[in-house]
Amino acid sequence: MSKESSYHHGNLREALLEAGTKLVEEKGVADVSLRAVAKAAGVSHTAPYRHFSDKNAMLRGIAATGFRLLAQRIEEAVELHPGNPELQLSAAGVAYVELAIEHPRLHNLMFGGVLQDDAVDDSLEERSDQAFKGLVGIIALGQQAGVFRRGDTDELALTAWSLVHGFAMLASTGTLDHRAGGQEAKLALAHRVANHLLSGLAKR
Amino acid sequence: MSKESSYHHGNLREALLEAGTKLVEEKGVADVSLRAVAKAAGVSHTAPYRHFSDKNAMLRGIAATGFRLLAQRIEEAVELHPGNPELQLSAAGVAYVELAIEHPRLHNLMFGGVLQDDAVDDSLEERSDQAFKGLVGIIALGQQAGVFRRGDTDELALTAWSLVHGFAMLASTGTLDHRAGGQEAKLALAHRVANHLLSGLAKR
DNA sequence: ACCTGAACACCGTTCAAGT
DNA sequence: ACCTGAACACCGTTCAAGT
Repeated sequence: MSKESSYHHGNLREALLEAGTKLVEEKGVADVSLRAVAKAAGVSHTAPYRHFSDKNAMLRGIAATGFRLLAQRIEEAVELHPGNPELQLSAAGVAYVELAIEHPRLHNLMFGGVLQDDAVDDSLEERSDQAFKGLVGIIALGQQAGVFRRGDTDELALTAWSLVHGFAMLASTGTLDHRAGGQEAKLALAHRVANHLLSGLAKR
Repeated sequence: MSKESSYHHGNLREALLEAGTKLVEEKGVADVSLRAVAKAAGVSHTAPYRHFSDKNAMLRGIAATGFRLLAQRIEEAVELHPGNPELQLSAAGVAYVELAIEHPRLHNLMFGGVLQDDAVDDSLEERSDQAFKGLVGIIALGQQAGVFRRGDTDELALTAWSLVHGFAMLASTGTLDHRAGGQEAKLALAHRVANHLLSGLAKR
């Protein structure tokens, strides 16, 4: 009872994001309406407009929870391997892919290009930029330690990001399904693919 | 006059796909309605149902034109470098990225995960599989010629595909914009990133 | 300050009807 | 065979009104 009444005390925003995230993960962005989210939160269909300017703004809020989760997992993965940039890179990549496999529809909302830019609220861009900077940090450390080749650090980071992002995308859209069935198979495949990046495709 | 009346002679499907592709490229999938496509083709809003079971089926048709275009460009790129797998791989990757840069919203429809599967019409999956087989062919050739390292050919191909796909995704969603502004800058960056994959990230 | 309910323009889909 | 127009349930958004 205190929970329902508390919706009127300032946490309806949270309740909407929670209900929205759940609905997105169940049915995919395309099949989630603002009205359905409002209903799931137990509120009229115009109430969300007190907390979000727009349906798009609400979706951005849901995506933001996904980015928070991603940043958190990557941080944890990196902290597991202090002073070992190669393992840090690998663990960060795996964490990235893992999120895409476990929450494919949320990942799709985050990276599928459904969200409009809106320019005003660029918190999402900031968040993704922050994740990239973490990656750059790992590469820079590895270059200093002499395990990664020299060269433009940002470019090497972007290479790693592209690979992981592409793999995650293929995994979350189901393109990999008939090549690697279960989650473990996909993660194992991700590991081997990551190794190919480290070694390079060209013959030595 | 013969053009409008010809809509009644069997090519309305084509006209819808053409109008639909144009609308998607202009406004993005999320802002294209079946009714608007019908209107743009000069026909009532229920006419499309004679040619597509569904809005999703129409979108799949539009995506298919994109996949045809992609396959065509990759084929051309490969034929430009007979007997040179390294250049073939690079050219195919550039063609892939180029399409994403030139037609970001179409690319987003093709790979953004908006399309439902529907199982019955898996022509899209076939088409993407076909493109992948072309890639595998290039890698296999390069392994025989001794320019690519030995190992599971499918895995090496998947590595290259992931990288290119991820880069294209980042390019088409605008994530790369504040790192590489124009199209040429992006393509140049794509080249350097592709080279990092060939050489590998690890120090030799 | 925060939420509701009616209203508006638009949407995807179905169906009887027209040629 | 191919297309139309009315109809239905649903949607995003606005706005006056309630507490």
